[in-house]
Amino acid sequence: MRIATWNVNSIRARLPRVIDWLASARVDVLALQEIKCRPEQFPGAAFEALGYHVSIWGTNQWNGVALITREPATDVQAGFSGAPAWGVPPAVEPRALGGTVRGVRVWSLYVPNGRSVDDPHYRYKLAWLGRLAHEARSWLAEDPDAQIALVGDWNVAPRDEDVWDIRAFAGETPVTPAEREAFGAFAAQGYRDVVRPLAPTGYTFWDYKHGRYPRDEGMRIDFVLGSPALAARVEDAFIDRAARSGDKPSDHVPVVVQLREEDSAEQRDDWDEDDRPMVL
DNA sequence: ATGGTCGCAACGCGA
Repeated sequence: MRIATWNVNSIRARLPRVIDWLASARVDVLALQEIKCRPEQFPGAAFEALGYHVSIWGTNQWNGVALITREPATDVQAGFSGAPAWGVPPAVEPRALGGTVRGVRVWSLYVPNGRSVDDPHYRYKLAWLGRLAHEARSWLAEDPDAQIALVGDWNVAPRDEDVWDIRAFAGETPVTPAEREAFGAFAAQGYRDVVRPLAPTGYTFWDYKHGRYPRDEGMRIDFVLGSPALAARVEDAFIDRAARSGDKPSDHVPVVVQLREEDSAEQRDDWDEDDRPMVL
């Protein structure tokens, strides 16, 4: 089973690239962020033509999230209980969409952008992460064997090496100790970054401004956090940095995780060494 | 190259 996350910065502006990518990546679940459209504007037919099902959350042009799934997702839920109700305009809840596919609960997350530490959005971001962590803890308390993937744009760079020059970010988002502590709370509960061990270097975002991408001045802020039972199934991970090149790219690239099949009788041989790189 | 980010119900604002 293959799960991917991608902040596409407008699904309508990105549709040809996303469809091309999906046709070659053979993912079972693609979590999208920043679809920048209302549900009725989402170009669902293009995905359905590839055999995918679409679940969407979006209430305005910003920050919408979606789940594109090979099989219909069950228990689709927008947001989590306890999400802060006091969003700072134009911050809009819930920026989270959960669905279950083949026994795996996947949450497509767009963690609020904190802007700067003296901005109300910063406090809001920390509160939002805190509520999500609280909720995620309860999911594992209820079922320690639950297979849960928390995927998306976390807007946090957990380590100094996750930005191109830590000196340029002194005292700023997304590298403040409070943000890193909020992100680290998930690991403390057992949700692990399942990509870094298999893709130890590389960014997931390069700002459009200032020619950041040609100079590889990026940030690693898109993550897949897996519950213990999910992490135990991870056999490979891939950051598709090539998606940042070419015509009309998003400023983020897809992050992909491959899970072992639970029943070896159902092993599919779609992840041979010959397959790498998995996205052509 | 007299410009140098991109997206959006948009000529300002969010990322």
